[in-house]
Amino acid sequence: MSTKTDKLRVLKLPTIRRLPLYLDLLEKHFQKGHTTISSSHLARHMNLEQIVVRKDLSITGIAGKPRIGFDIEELIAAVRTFIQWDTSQEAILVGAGHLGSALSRYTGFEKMGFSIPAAFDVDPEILGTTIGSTKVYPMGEMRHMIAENGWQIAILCVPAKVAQSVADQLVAAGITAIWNFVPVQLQVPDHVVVQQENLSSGLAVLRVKQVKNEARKKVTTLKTSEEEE
Amino acid sequence: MSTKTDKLRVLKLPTIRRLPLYLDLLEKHFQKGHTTISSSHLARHMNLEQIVVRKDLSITGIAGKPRIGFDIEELIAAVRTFIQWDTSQEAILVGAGHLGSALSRYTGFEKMGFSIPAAFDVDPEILGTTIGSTKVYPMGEMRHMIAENGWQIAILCVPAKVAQSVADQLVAAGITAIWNFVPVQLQVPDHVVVQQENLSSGLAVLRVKQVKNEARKKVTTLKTSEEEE
DNA sequence: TAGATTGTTAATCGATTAACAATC
DNA sequence: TAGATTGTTAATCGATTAACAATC
Repeated sequence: MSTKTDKLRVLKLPTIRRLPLYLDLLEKHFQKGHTTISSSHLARHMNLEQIVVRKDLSITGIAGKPRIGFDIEELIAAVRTFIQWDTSQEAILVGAGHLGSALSRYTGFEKMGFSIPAAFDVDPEILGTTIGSTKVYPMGEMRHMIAENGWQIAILCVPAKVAQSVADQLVAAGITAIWNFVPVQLQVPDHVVVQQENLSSGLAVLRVKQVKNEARKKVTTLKTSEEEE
Repeated sequence: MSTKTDKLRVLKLPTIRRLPLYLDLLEKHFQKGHTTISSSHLARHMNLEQIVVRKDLSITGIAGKPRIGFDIEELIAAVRTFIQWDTSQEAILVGAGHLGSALSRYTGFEKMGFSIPAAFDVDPEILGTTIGSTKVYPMGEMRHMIAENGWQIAILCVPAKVAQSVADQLVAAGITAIWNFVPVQLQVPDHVVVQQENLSSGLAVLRVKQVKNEARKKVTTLKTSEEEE
C-alpha cells in the first residue's frame, strides 16, 4: 500500500543476477586504464542489448554522461553497494564433501566480500583439517559457534536426506540466509531467505536449448515446407 | 512466420528449470508406493501455487484426471523425455580442478542420463588419474578424442583467462553445447549453445534478498509511519 | 554545431495469477 | 449426486524492447 512497502516488494531478480557480471567487466576495463565506459560497450561484451544495460545500471542511481558514458569507478562502487559486496561477510559451510570443499576453495569469493572461516561436517576423517582457509569442525559445535560469532549466512552442501533437518538446526542457531546447493526445497520461516542453486535445472535448460537449436538449424538450412500442420 | 518456427522460439525457461524438481518429487512419491499425484501436492512440496504446477505440467502433454490427479509413471516418462533425460549422453569435462572434479564426482548425473567418461587438463600431476569414473587426459588429445567419440557436450571449468580460447577449440572440434561454470561470457557461433552458471549471480541474489527481508521485518514489526516521502 | 549516448516514457512480450467451466 | 481437481481462457504483472527527447 505505502510507497515504502511497494519498493521492498520489487526485487528485479534478472537485473540483480547481471550486476556481478557487469562488475567483473567494469573492473577489467578499469584495470586496462579506462575511466569511463558506455552501455553499448558493456552490452557488446555481455551479448546483451544496450537498452538492457542502461535499464540495469539505472537501478544503482548513477547517471552517465551523454557522448561519454559512465564513470567506471563510480559505477563499480554503486554496484558493489547495491549487491552488498562492499561490506564483508562471513559465511559458514555446512557439509564439506566434494562440492562443499570446492566452494570453500573458490578464490573469487574474496572480492565479493565473502569469506568462509568455518565448515561443519560429520566425517571424522576431515574434522580438524583445513580446506583453503576454512577449518572443519564437528556438527555438534555448530550451534554455539554460530551464536558466538554471530554468523548469518550458511552454505548448505549436505546429503539430501539430512538437508531439511540441518536447515532447521541452522535456523534455530540464528542463521538468516541459506545458500542451498542441495536439490531439496527447504521449508524455512519468514525471517530466513533461501537462495536455491540447482545443477539439474541448468542441465535441463542446456539440453532443451541444444535440441531446439538443432531443430532450428534444420528448419533454416533445409527450408522444408513451412505449411505442414 | 510459420507455426513451426514460432514453436521453436518459445523456450519457457522458468518451466524447464522447474521440471527436474518436479521429477525428483515424482520419483520419491512413486517410491513411496503412490501411483497418482495432484498438482496441489506437488505445489505444496515445492512452495509454488498449484496453478503454476498445472501450467508447467501441461507442457508435457500429459492429461490428469479430475479428482485424482496425474499418473506418476506417465508423468515421469513425459518429463524425462521433454528435458532429454531419457536418452543417455556423454559429456566431457574440461578443466579438472576443484570445481571440475567435484562435478565429475557428482552422483546425481547418472539418473539424468548424463555421464562424464573423460576430462582434459594441463596439470601433469593429475594426467592419467581417474576421478570417480572419469579419466583425465592431456588437452592435446582433446580435439581428436572429441571427433572420434562424437562427443557433443562439454562442461567448462578452466581458469577464466583461457576460457574463450578453450571454448574456441571445443567448437572447432565439434562440440555443440557448453555448460560453462567459468564467469566469462563466451562468444560462440550460432550452432553452439551455452548454458552459463554464475556463482556470483546467486550470491548477489542471496544478499539482496537478505537485506530486503530485514527491511521488511522492520517495517512490519515496528509499523513506522508509512507516509514519509 | 552535429552527433553520440544518455534517461524516460510507451509498447510489446512472456510469465504468473485468477476465474470458471468441464469432468470423473 | 456433490465436490475435488483438472484444463482453458482471460487478466494482471513484470521484464524487455522500442521510440524519442535531452544533453554534453
